[in-house]
Amino acid sequence: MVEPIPIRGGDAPEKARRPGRAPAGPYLYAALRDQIVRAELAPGERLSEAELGERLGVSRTPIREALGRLRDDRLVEVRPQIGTFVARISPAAVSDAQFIREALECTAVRLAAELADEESMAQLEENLRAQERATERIDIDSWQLLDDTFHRSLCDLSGHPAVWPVNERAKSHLIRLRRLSLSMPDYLPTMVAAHRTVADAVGRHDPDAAEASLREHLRAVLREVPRIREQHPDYFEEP
Amino acid sequence: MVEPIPIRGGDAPEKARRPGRAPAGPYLYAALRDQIVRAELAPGERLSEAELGERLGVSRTPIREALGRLRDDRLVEVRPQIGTFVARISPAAVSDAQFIREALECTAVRLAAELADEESMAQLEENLRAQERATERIDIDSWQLLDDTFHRSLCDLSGHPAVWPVNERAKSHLIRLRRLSLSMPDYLPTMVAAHRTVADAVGRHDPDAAEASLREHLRAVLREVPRIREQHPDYFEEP
DNA sequence: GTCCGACCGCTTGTATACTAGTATCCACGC
DNA sequence: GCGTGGATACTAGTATACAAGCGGTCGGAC
Repeated sequence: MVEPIPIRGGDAPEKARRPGRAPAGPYLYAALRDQIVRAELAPGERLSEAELGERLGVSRTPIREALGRLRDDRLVEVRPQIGTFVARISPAAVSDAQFIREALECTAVRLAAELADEESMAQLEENLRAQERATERIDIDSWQLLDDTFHRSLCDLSGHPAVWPVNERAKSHLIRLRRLSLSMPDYLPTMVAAHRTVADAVGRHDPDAAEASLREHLRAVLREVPRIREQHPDYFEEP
Repeated sequence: MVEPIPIRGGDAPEKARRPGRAPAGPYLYAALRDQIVRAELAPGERLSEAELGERLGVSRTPIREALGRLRDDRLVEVRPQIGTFVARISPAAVSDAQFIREALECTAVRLAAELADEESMAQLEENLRAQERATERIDIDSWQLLDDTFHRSLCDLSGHPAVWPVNERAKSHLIRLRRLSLSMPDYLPTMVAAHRTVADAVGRHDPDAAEASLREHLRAVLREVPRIREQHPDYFEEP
């Protein structure tokens, strides 16, 4: 998560908020990606390079760097000489992202179940308690951060730190869906319970159970697609 | 594979070889990536943005776009105000790439074994025969193309076309190793035989056998790491 | 009223100019 | 001879200027 920046709304350049010397490209990428997956930038919305640069207080060059990476992630669609647009949700892209996420996380969690030590399990447990507190407060933003950390911890426990960045980029489309799913009242408690099931299996060093419960958990979001599509038909690709 | 361009050597601008209107960034990315994984650009070698632009007949802007993507792939290391260098081979990055490749391809091949039809199997068979011919001719370049196509076909048969691009970017480090492994005399026949074993399992609609044989095949390259490191110690990260 | 066409504005892609910071190398002092 | 300091030549990051192409709009002809 990065410092939220008012891409729409505020007119004053926001340059001051960013540390002066750090390259702007990666920062802008993270900021724009965050706004897209949080659906603060709506699917189909136009993104003007010049306007973004003006609002954020930078020139088009670092903006283009960020948009290029977002294009690689298929989160924006760049049509030369026409414009850049927030990608609409593509059921095929969602399905592909689900496949990649399942493959990476389920393989990782098997290794995690074999390798997890006491300290790692204590950290998972602490995260789970925080998730429960966030659920009681119905604090969706905090919970999403904790959810991200939880899944990342499972990945990192496999001993392959490069897996998470790949997974993160691939699963953007799923996060976007999740954001739209969160209106369901009992969504959060269900998710937290599923997390605990996975963590228990990892703690028992039971790879099969860990993989199975994680796979089941990951597929929950996917089942929401038809309902979301019904609620927000304009967010989806026209077939 | 892209049209090879003489990044070193030729002094004349090479712009004419590229179709005039297509954006140059993706083209340059593919070209540079190809040269790096083929070890034509040696690990540790300096890549000057200005010099590359001059040799290839474009300005620094598209060069920087290509280098940015290569940095995301960890194929180049950009040190601000110092320079851009071809990344040395990192055993950790290789291990991570192996994990990602195994997870994606082995999961995909299970689906492929379930979904493959007669036509797909015929295409695989045709590819295998071409591999055998390339092996007889000891035509390494052709075989590498066919190998790429073979693995891509297995991925695509899963019905998730977005998986291959992710896999391709992740496995760059492994391809680079493979290139250095090819001096082994019986390397090619062994690989082709392994491919046939995998294809047979897919044809029998046997996901377990397909996954197991593919996993074994993918790990073959990894076993070459110590030998390659002994032969080219300067290509590896200093620990 | 309707349709066709030229023009204008805006878009992305590319090239170039400028900024700030690093390493190297050479001259100078000791 | 050796160590040190500064000028210099490079680097990547950023800003700006230019080129090329698409789309919408407005005006005129039928």
